[in-house]
Amino acid sequence: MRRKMTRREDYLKLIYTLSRKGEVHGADLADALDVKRPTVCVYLKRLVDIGDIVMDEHHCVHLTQQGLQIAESTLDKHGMLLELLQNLGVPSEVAAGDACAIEHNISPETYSALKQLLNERQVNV
Amino acid sequence: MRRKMTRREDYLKLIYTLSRKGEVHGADLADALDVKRPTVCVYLKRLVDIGDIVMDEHHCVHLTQQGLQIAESTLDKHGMLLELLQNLGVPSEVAAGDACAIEHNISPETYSALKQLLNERQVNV
DNA sequence: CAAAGAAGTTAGCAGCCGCTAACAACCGTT
DNA sequence: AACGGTTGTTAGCGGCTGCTAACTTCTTTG
Repeated sequence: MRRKMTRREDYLKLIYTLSRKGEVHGADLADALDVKRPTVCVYLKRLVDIGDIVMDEHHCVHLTQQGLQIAESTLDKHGMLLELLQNLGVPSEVAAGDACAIEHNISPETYSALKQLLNERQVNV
Repeated sequence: MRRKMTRREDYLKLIYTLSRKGEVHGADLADALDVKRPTVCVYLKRLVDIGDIVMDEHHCVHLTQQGLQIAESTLDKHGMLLELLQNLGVPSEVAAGDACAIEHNISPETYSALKQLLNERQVNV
């Protein structure tokens, strides 16, 4: 069985996305992840320890190079899966949920294969 | 996010498979799942409570109708994903691992879409 | 039969991930 | 300046999933 990167990747992905729109605070993450603030607070400390994020003097969250790399990689897989499932006729909301669930557990080989499949199908339209 | 059926489905799937070859004991499951016997023992009691399995007088494990249904459904998804990934060129062992990881988190819609895709590709060979 | 081995079980521990309650710190408004 | 609301944090709880140690029970074998 493979490792569980779910939580870490979900946090980093979200931090990346929210960063585009402004400063990222714990409360924002709690809202978006649908968990309580203490839960976020504790895990953010973990992410700091791991080296995925840093906190500035105003408690704003910032990705490190390492965190950024993971976030982008996860978002990339998510986007590919979402497009593919939609292309195959899966309704958007369902596809989004499935992409979210699958993206954490996909090998590089499967990623490549699915990406190529998506390209073929997009060309053939 | 979706529910976690991982553990339950893994156990039931394995019990189903091992049943084909003979009697199923806790130790067999522990070996196959790569966990220790106490872990299996405790969880088997849970599966009895849930109503997925029954234990006979010789400590052999048997699926109930409910357990059987879940096992077959999970194996079905697993088989479909495995075939599809292999068809797409993913190496067998990698495909098996990914199928295992994905099968627990796939919506009926995505299942149907992928299954249809597989059928198309099998015909087009 | 007695000793050794394999299987099942129980108890207690640890890590992960959520929660609530409660407190601290920092706004804003009045 | 004082009050109230939002945010961050800590402490303590519970469920889930694994572990080891230790006990029982059953089987096998010398």
